[in-house]
Amino acid sequence: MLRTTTCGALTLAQLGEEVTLSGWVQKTRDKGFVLWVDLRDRYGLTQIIFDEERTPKEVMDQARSLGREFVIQVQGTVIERESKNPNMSTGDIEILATALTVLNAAKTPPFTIENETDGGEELRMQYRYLDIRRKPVRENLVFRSRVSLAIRNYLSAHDFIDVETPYLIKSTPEGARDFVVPSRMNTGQFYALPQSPQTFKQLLMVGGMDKYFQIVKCFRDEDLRADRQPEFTQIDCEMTFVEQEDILQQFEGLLTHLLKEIKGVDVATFPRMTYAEAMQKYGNDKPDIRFGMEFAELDSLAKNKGFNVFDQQELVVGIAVPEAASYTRKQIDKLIDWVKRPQIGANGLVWVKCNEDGSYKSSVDKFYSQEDLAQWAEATKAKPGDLILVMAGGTQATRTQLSALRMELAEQLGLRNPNEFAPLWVVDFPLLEWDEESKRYHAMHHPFTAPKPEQMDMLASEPGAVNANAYDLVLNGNEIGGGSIRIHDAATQEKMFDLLGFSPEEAKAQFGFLMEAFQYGAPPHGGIALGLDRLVAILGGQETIRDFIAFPKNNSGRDLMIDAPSPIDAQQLDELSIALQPKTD
RNA sequence: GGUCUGGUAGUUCAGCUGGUUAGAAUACCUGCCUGUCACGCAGGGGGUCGCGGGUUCGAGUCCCGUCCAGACCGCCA
Repeated sequence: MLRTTTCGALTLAQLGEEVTLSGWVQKTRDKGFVLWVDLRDRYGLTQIIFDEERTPKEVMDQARSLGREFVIQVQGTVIERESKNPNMSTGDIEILATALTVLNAAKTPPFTIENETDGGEELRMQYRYLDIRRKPVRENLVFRSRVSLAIRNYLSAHDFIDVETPYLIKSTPEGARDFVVPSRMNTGQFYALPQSPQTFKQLLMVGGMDKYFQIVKCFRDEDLRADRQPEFTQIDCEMTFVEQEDILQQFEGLLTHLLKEIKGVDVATFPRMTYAEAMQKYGNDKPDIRFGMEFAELDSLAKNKGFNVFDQQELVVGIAVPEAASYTRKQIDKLIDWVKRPQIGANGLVWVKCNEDGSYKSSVDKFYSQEDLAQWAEATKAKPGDLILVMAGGTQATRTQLSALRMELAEQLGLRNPNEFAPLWVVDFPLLEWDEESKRYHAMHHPFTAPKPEQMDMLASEPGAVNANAYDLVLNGNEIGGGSIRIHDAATQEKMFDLLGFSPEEAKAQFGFLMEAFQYGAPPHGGIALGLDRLVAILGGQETIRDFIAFPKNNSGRDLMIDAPSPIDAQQLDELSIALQPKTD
């Protein structure tokens, strides 16, 4: 038997017991007459003691030769420590070793396997299996497993059926780029990896499964971010005979359950906000509502007062930064530089300090009276001691810029408390989005999203103004899920493809199976998909999803450990009838 | 596709305006140490300054190119 117990289990209750432990050598402390080894496994650390009086000489010598990360088995007796360590759960006891077996030696690892490692990101990814031995990473994976189980339990309890859908499917031009897989048996043809199981889950509804869920990998060949991986996990769900309200209720229930079960947090009924309202008040369709700083549009107060910079602009909008009137000129200049960076692209920033005595000091005092500025303060809900920041420009661009500034300030002011959870629903998304580049409409959500029934007749006349039965679930400024009521009749689906610029032939070639299915008694249905990686990271109080994924890819979509992607050999290419040619542009 | 930041010891980093033999911490090795747990003490080894080119009497330092990593914009129905 390699072990009788684990490294996190022993306490004074087991005093005197003979035990066998197996694990990794975290650290040795050689004091000469006595040598301690911290032995580690998934469950914790246990201190092993070897000393000159009580340990056989050959065992002592063997212990002195142990290096970091050696895999060893130790037999010994549980004894009480002379000096206890209150910081560890096994800190009252130690194991007096009687026998030691080296199960496997180890090279000195390239970074320290400790809670605070000295290893950089790249190195940790290259040796991810060593990184996973570290407590923070291990705990993140355990945490993910707990969240995942709680989700399964909730959905199962609500009659959802877990159904697997294929990974080798058909490539479609809509949406993100597909990862493509060549078919050897069908020369010159390719599968695509699913961006989501969207059409399959709809077909499951046509198949009468009623309630479906799957915790499933999805693939998108787009550029990455700290919170975006080329393969990621979705909690994919679909329900039959439901309206938007049913889905919001059901999945508000899921998130409420998770927050209670995982974080012990009770949250009130989720607020709901229309897309238009979110854009107007936060400049963003996934507002972080843990803090205020809501936008106030100042056009009527700020235009035509002689300040030319504002007069010509489409939108003048400001926010009140709490308790920031004390900012120095230097600090404000830094903010101005920040918004002028190419990534933000703003032209500038007008500031107003709301002094404690009720007076105002601003960068535009020449143009605005104290009364004018008092009106700004009222509009932005600024209190004495606050700093008002105002931007102007094209509506969409300015909102985006001010939104970025709002988030940056919240970060700086410590308003984004990771232990606070503020979920909300954003509803009434536009159905379509005009794309300047291709001069056509794109589906804002996806082409299977149903228009608001009462706006059906506007589809032909002003499609850009039609809203969808689509909704996003937002948590702490992150979109953690999105879904919609789907189109379930062939005629509407055809109309939608037409609006999106598909010819009837293209629509048939790509989605003929779906439109055919809709002719065989497709029930009304809708669903939602939640991003598990992101959800787990946020519940874990972190922004980056990589530490909650066992083997993540880097910024450029590479797996640094296995060194993928990589070229394949000529024989493989030949079997697939693929010839490579130099990139043309 | 673009913008920005970085690449110096096993590792994390410092190295100002170009100037002797490139440093620190930690890790590693050796010795010492009667209760350590970030153990301590003494000593030691360890560098293609990412790569290529250029400027210069002289380049880790300046310039150009390139590769790699990270953050962001575009993109992500």
